[in-house]
Amino acid sequence: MQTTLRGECLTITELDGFDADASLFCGQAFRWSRAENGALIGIVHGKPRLLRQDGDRLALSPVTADEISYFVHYFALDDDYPAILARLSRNPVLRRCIASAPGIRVLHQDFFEMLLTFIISQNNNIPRIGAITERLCCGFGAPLPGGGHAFPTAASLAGRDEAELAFLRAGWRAGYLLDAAQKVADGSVSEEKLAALPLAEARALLMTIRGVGPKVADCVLLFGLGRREAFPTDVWMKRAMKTLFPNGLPHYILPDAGIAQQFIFDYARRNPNLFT
DNA sequence: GACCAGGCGTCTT
DNA sequence: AAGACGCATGGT
Repeated sequence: MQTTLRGECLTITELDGFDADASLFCGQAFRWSRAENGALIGIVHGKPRLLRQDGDRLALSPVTADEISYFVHYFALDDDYPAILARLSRNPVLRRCIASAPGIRVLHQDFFEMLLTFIISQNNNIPRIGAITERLCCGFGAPLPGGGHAFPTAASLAGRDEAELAFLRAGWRAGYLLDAAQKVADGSVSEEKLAALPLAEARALLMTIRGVGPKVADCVLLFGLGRREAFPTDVWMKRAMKTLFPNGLPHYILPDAGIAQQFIFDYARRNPNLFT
């Protein structure tokens, strides 16, 4: 992996197979969209960013010099995916899932953004998760110079009431969003605590938030805290696991179980009624 | 209309 | 501990 910054344009090469399209639209990120010219637009780290991929070359702008390491980490280019995928591919089922979209990377995204978007995700579909998230940002996020809105801070949401969130059309999830914002704003739940705790205790702390169950908690730990051993399972995934892995996940997969889960999820999503 | 969607809280056995 | 049910909203 190699980075070059020219002006405000960051170029990254030697991507080890990273696929921006597959990674950004596989149901882990909700603030990216396709622009008219084929480029991708996402609001990340407080600014709208333009992203283009041409084979083994990634171009992202605007980026400042002190943001380079942030984005290398964001796109998980500092994780050793050749080694991870080689390990996961020892299993024939996972090998097939990975082969169908080998460029998926589990991104390292903002903790609070993951907490709220995965609360929104419950009993919901991916397009509507994005639509509710967009309304949330327009309503409570800081307007940005380049257009669009930043993701709201916990403080900007804490203290609102459900009536003020009605325009989200998020249904019963509105109250959950408020409880999450309040607990993060008052520090009872924080990224620092979650990063320091053993996985089971971090999960339990997240589940003190109303509306955060085991699935959402594991998604936040995986996508927001970079805890690759966190393994989000909904009802469907539990059923699929019984068929795919009747003896449980092989031991060599456990440290990267979350990544394995994302490849399974994406494969199943693009091949409906495959495991039914 | 019925059914589904990256679930969870609550109530019942 | 495990299952049934409702929850608000929008799409097929």
